[in-house]
Amino acid sequence: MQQNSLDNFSSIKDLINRSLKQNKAILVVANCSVSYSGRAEAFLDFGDRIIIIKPDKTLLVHQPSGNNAVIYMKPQTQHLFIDDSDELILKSTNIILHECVEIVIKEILNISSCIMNDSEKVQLWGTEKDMSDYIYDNPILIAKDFNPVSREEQTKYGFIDVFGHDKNNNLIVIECKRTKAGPSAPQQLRRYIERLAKSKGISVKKIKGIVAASDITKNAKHMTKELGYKFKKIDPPSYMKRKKEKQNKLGKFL
Amino acid sequence: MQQNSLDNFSSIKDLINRSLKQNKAILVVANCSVSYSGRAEAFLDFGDRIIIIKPDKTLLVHQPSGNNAVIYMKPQTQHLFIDDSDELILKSTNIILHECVEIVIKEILNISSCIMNDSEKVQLWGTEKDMSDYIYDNPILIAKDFNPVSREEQTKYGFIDVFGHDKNNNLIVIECKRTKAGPSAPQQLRRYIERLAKSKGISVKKIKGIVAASDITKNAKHMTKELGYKFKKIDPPSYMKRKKEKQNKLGKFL
DNA sequence: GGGGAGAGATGCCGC
DNA sequence: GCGGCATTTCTCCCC
Repeated sequence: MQQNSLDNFSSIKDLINRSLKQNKAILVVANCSVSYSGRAEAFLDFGDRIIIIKPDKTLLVHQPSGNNAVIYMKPQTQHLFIDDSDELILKSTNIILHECVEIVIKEILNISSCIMNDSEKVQLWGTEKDMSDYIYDNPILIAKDFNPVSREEQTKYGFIDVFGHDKNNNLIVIECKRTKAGPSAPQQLRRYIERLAKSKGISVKKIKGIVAASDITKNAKHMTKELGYKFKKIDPPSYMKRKKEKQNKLGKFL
Repeated sequence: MQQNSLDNFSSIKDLINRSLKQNKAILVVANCSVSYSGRAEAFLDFGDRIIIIKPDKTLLVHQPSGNNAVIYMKPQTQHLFIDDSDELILKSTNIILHECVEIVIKEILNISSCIMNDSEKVQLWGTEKDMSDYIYDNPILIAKDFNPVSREEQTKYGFIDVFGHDKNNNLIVIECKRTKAGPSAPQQLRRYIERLAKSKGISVKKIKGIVAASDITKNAKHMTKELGYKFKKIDPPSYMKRKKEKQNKLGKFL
């Protein structure tokens, strides 16, 4: 335990429990085993992990590889460190959610804590909503005579991305996908259209269904055709194009 | 920058870039802004964040609250720290995925790095597969005369959780959900059954559809009935029961 | 708080 | 690698 300036678990325990009270972020790298019980049950045998307790009492356990925490607890969990001679044990309990985690720490490789101030929120562009807005504002992407009426609307028939009609007043329902459309796209379309037709007392054949996406899987395309709908390839909005240009430059630069 | 023993960005830059070469895990708590460009575009203005670069070159940026990283890069991303007099900048680029992140660091609150060894994988119980196994092994949960034939099978009609027939040789298709079933459950069932009926040259009415879950939403229940399927409430398998007992004890204890 | 759908979803397994 | 689907999904929005 060379890297550990405090090789006495008891003093570490006190340090961490004090940091918990102060709502500090706590970062620990340790050799530990982790068990979870709650919505499911999980166990992870001993290995080196990054353990984080955030000021909002979120618990994260990360392995040295991979995007996601392998074990975690939601915000507002209670945490308690207990020293047990040659082990340090973290017991995390969320009584409301009926969940608990136990981490048995054999060795601490690194430990730190600090106050964090952050009031910002991440801003995101290029979502599905941006895409439906793009179609709404550029209806010609769908058809020359497409006249959009609403977008992103929660109707009693379900959630419809873009809704409108053509010059002959045929209803048009559009399901957008920002990435490659799968079987769920025509399926969702089908549900809206069936319900809509029923409530209007008209045939489903009177309502046009369109899957709008940058791409579609083979199966989904087949389904779309089979159900009498159409797939419309929609290139991403302009900021996406700008993004791609940037990336091309970047690729050239590197 | 009281908490920062090294208040010279240049030496920190060297430290980090050395750690990157050694495949150490790098943990930084810093006041920074973060921007992302790739599948979408994102920006997060200055605030205190936990920045992690894992040995596999995954990048994570965590805010002081919330479960998930707000900005991240997948494994095998290239990272480069550059010192720019009064700023330290991290440029992360994944050329294959056409993605990049830039983090502008104004102040470092905490920094550490270490080698991590971990060869374990998390074991998980209580998944949907466990539930379909449970039904397969205890067919009476569905019906007295249910005779399961296969489970978790990828057929050309789609992925069917449990498949079998009753004493009259009527086909039965079961869609499992480990949590409360939503509209997707009867929807999926519908797709499998229609394809199956078509391939067998029989009517969809000859095939029984069952949504098996611990609970179902009101809407999904209505849809299930409307499509001619049945909802079967399935209590979780025994290890889930054990879990609940444990939790009750725990609640009592605390 | 429940319900429904998206996410820069991610991750897993199968073809 | 694509495809289809579960996830202790999580998160947001709306009723």
